[in-house]
Amino acid sequence: MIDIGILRKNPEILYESQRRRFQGDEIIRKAISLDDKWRELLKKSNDLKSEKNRMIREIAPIAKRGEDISAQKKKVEMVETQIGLIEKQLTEIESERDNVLRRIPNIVDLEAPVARDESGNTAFEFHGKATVFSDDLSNFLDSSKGKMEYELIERRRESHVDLLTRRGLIDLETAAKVSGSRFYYLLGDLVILENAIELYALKMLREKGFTVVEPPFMLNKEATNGATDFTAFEDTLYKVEGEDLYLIATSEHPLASYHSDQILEARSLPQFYAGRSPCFRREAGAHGKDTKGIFRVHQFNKIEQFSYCLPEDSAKIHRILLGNAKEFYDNLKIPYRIVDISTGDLGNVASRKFDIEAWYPVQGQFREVVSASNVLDYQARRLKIRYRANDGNKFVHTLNSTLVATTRTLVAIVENNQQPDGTIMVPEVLQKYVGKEAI
RNA sequence: GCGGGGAUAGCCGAGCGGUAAGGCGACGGCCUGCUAAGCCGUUUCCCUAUGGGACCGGGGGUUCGAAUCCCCCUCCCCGCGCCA
Repeated sequence: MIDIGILRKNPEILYESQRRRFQGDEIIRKAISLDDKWRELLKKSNDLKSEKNRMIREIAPIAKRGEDISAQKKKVEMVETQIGLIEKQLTEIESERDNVLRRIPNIVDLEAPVARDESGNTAFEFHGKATVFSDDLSNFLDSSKGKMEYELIERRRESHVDLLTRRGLIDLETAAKVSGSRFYYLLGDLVILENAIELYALKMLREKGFTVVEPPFMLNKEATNGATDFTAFEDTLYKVEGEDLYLIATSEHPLASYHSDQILEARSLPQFYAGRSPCFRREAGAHGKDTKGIFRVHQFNKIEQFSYCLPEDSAKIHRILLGNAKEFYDNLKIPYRIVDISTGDLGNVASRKFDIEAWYPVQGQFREVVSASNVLDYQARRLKIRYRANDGNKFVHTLNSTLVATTRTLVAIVENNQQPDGTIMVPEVLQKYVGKEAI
């Protein structure tokens, strides 16, 4: 949620942000007009309450003496009736205003590239050495801006679906039968490899001072609504039948709600958490995309970085979280590029977002594996997470970033590390956890 | 699931029908070679702000007046039961 003070005092900031997002400004105007109305009613209500309080203070000594107060009672009742009427309107307007307010997108960072959609996303860093099938070369050179090392191969490698199914490391058919599409059985060494990824990731963040957390995998509506974008409810979240619970789509949500309604000491900031959890996503808007395999699925495991910090530190910490994710993919020797997400593609919550896109030699393209967002005080305001400052309590900034989502990284490893005999080289740093050099 | 106890400001904690004590911490000031101590003040939220309003886990009720009495709900603690 944006700061209502900005809506009142500097609405031009919001109009400009909406322009950069290529979104309309009706929502801003609506919010302002509802807020004006709300303040008018509040004034009326407060004046009447003041009058009532004054009357009661006058009655107290009379009532104590045991004298008759029926005339005064009558007057108080009349004022109360009026208060009731005003308050009813006030509550209605307030909830209407807040609904609109909550839907106003976060203020975009002025550094973010301005564009209507994802075509404006700007790749600005390139790491590692890519394996490129000759047919994909022009696409590769284009999307790596010629700034990335590569090795050309003359035969397209086997897709992860074919290879893993053939090798008995996944079973998609049975998963489809018992659960539906976009589910999977992971089998054998692939399960060990997945666990190795998670353990390595958690240890890495622990060494960097993160508090490792396994959060609840379900949240109630209030917490979910505080942590996420309202559109997530329709497209993303699974609701638990008959309970006020939603399966989490990412551990970002329980980590964001972890300090809800709290006032943190400034000296305790920044705080860093490493969340480990499964993620459940309906993928309702993704019909036809990545329908085969384990690249886009309803359930996957993820290690997430989350930070609470002082407002002046958030830009710096955004780079730190991104840096950790870079280090992870560097160490796994998976080639990738970094993309500065454009204003039109940010989503409502983020002010600035960097994605890491790994190179997938079989698909012949870069695909998202990490998303690092600075959401400023947008989440903190909804969740009422503040810190004590000399001049009052202020909202913290929150940031989140994937460290690793296991399924996409497994696919990247399979595509990048497969050998002619169909075995898959285990990244060196994971070998001691897997207990094998190849699976 | 049953019985008992509880939830008050950042934290601790009193008040138990007349409109939120006190302590700790934090911040500001005074004092002082410096520091500490001491003293004074500030320290929930909202509004069009020298003022006004709201707030004692949440919601409803009784009353001129509710933190206080009544009802419902949530969560926590203790005991019993059940259980991987």
